[in-house]
Amino acid sequence: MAERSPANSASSGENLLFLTDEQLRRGIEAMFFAYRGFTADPDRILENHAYGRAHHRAIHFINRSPGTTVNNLLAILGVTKQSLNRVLRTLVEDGLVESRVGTRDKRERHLYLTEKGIALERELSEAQRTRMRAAYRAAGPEAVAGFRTVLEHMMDPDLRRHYLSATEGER
Amino acid sequence: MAERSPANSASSGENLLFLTDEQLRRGIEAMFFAYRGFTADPDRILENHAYGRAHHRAIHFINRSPGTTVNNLLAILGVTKQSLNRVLRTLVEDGLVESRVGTRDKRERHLYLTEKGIALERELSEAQRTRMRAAYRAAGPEAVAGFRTVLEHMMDPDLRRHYLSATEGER
DNA sequence: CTTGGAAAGTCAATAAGGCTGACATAAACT
DNA sequence: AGTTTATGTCAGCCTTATTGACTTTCCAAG
Repeated sequence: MAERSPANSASSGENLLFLTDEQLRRGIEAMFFAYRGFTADPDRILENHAYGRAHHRAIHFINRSPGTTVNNLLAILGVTKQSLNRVLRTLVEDGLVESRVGTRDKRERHLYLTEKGIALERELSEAQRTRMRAAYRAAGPEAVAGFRTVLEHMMDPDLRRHYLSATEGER
Repeated sequence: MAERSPANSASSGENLLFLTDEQLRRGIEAMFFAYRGFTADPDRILENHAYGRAHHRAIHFINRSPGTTVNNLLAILGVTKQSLNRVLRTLVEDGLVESRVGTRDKRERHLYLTEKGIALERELSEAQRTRMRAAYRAAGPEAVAGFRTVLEHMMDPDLRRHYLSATEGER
């Protein structure tokens, strides 16, 4: 520790650049406030449909990976099957999601969005993309690359697998 | 729309660089998975103390702005006073937060962390800083700058005020 | 061909953390 | 004196999550 600045617990001198506790605290708060903004638009839309964030998450990942199984979704979302099942049931009842018995393994249910489900997914993701697009545009391409890099390193390794698997060839 | 590439709804040709729907979708998922990682460590700690995320948020912002009022906290956290009050009450009862009647305006209550509160705050924020530090280190200083820039633009303007106000002189 | 275990679905009980509405108190402002 | 502001509190409700127990269906290994 060449410098003993008071508000710093980084122990290997790397604080010289950007790892002071204050910098880290700002990063933490940035995550907090940004995530609030990030979910604000979909939340407003979901209210009109009497759904919650749980439904949004299910819809998002079924759209991303059509035909995914319940177990797969369970692993990605990190909730209990009882929680997921309640959400899935309402989505199937309301005709947004279709659950098809597996052909290879008949125990599995493969999940697909219906036309109606696709419509809601579009509405939700378009709201989110609009905000993301504005932030990207304001920040510029280099900032965007940094943004994604830091986020990737903030994920738990297990979840990062799910993140990366969705778009192997890209980048 | 000069180009009518199928998976793109950006309308002004700016997609040439990084604003394709696919890029945006990846950003959205990165936020989702990263936020999960971001809250995972504190969540584990809070479990041992029988607290939840709501308590963490209150503790964080009281620590950041000692002497802040209830109303101020209400604006930052965006919850109802009933919700906040429940959290605050348990924190005061458990001796983590002290609520002092205002001197200038006696209607206000100014909130401070006690020694015990400071201890828990440290435990929580150190866990979060450790993860953030690792992500920062792995991504590098330029990525960190971009990360923060994009997040700032993702916030709702009202909330960005609260974010910026905490550290006026910095950067 | 039987049996063990996996995938999915369901019921019940519980909890955290939000919400609205109503009301109370004290203090400041006009 | 009357109104507004800041806070606190009671009651009731909702959503999303949890754990635990149990069932049905079905694959796969012995």
